Amino acid sequence: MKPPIRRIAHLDMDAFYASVELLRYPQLKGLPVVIGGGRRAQDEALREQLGGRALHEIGISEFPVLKDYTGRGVITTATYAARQFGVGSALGLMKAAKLCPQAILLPVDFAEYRHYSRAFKAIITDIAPLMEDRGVDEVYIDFTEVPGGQREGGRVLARLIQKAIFDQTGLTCSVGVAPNKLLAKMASEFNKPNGISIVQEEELEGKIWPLACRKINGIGPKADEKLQTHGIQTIGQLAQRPLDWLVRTFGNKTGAWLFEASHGRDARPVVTESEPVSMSRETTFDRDLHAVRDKAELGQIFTTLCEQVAADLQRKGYVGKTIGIKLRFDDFKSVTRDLTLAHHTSDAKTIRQAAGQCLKRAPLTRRLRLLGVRVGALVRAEHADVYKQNKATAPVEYAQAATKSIAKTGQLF
DNA sequence: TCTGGGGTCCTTTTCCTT
DNA sequence: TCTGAAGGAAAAGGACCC
Repeated sequence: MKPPIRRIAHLDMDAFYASVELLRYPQLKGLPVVIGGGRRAQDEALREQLGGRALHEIGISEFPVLKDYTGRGVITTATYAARQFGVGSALGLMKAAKLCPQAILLPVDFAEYRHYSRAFKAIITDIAPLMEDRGVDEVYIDFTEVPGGQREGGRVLARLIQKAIFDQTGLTCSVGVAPNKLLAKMASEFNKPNGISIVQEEELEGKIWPLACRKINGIGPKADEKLQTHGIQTIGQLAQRPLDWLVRTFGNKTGAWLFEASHGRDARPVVTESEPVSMSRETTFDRDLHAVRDKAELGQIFTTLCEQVAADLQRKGYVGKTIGIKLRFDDFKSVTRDLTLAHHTSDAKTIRQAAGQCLKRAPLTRRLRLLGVRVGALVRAEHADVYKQNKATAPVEYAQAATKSIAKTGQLF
């Protein structure tokens, strides 16, 4: 018997957030709708406008529209009708309001999306158990050993999964099936929405090489720009470059990876389980805050963030060792500071103390736009060398740097 | 009135030890 | 004792992704 050919699928839900919202508000179908914000306070306010009423009571004219929105925030996703106006993900809401003032603005509702996310993933694992979670709306699936996974290059199984998801949730998705994750990810974009596309190994030149380098998952705007300065626009052109040139130009790791990727090679397995590396909370303020003048408000937000991360850690059963902060200034530049403790912790007070030490090492001359707190080097709480925190006497042992640099900058918070 | 929030991973810099 | 090289770990910054 021949060994089965490796068949990896990438499945991507179509306009996931927007589609979930349309299930809930079918009266919005065909209209320009943007889902935006992500800034908690404003989202709450928006939700209140909609909340507590039966669907048929909410007339189209009652939905909040972009032109009435004031404040900070960006679009998370937009319906196809809204995209016609040039508004889409990551666009500032204020800018979007100029392009399409009549667009309906819905607040993001992660709880709802997570619910549908779990639902479609459960449908998949019932059919094909080897599934890798890649966020709310994306997964990789190993078709290789699944019954029917080889038929028509994976098309039959892809169609089965698509249909099961649609029948049980009303949502559509796009699937790409290829010899590996890299190609499967690209393939799932070929035929959107609600499409399937199959890429075979021998189709590399015809289907992959003509594509722009940006289509490779992992080549972002920066890498693309650098490639362009060397006259490389397509994956095919990238594939013409010798390995040693790529390594010289992009460094050992990236160079070798670019070489492999351009030749359609990717040996990464489908990983069904993984442990988190860090957890964080951050918030952008309604207005830029001054370290001295707004000290009280800032201190309050800072403490809240620490408490939230601590609660997240405890709820999920993790403790961490490296405590870090992130500051974004009014010029949008960011800095981070972190320090590693002697013991793992998930205690809010301990995190707050350590984060406070980090803050003292940061320059605080500009006004602040964002503040974040992160805990890294996580391990599961049950097998960690947790310092017993039940007494207020628990010491925090800091790395050496803190006091030194306070003395140097004279800054305090 | 530009530009969210939660992550991972990689590279470079810095500091410490041998 | 001084100096430097080498290597590791931690810190900082950034690119990228959903």
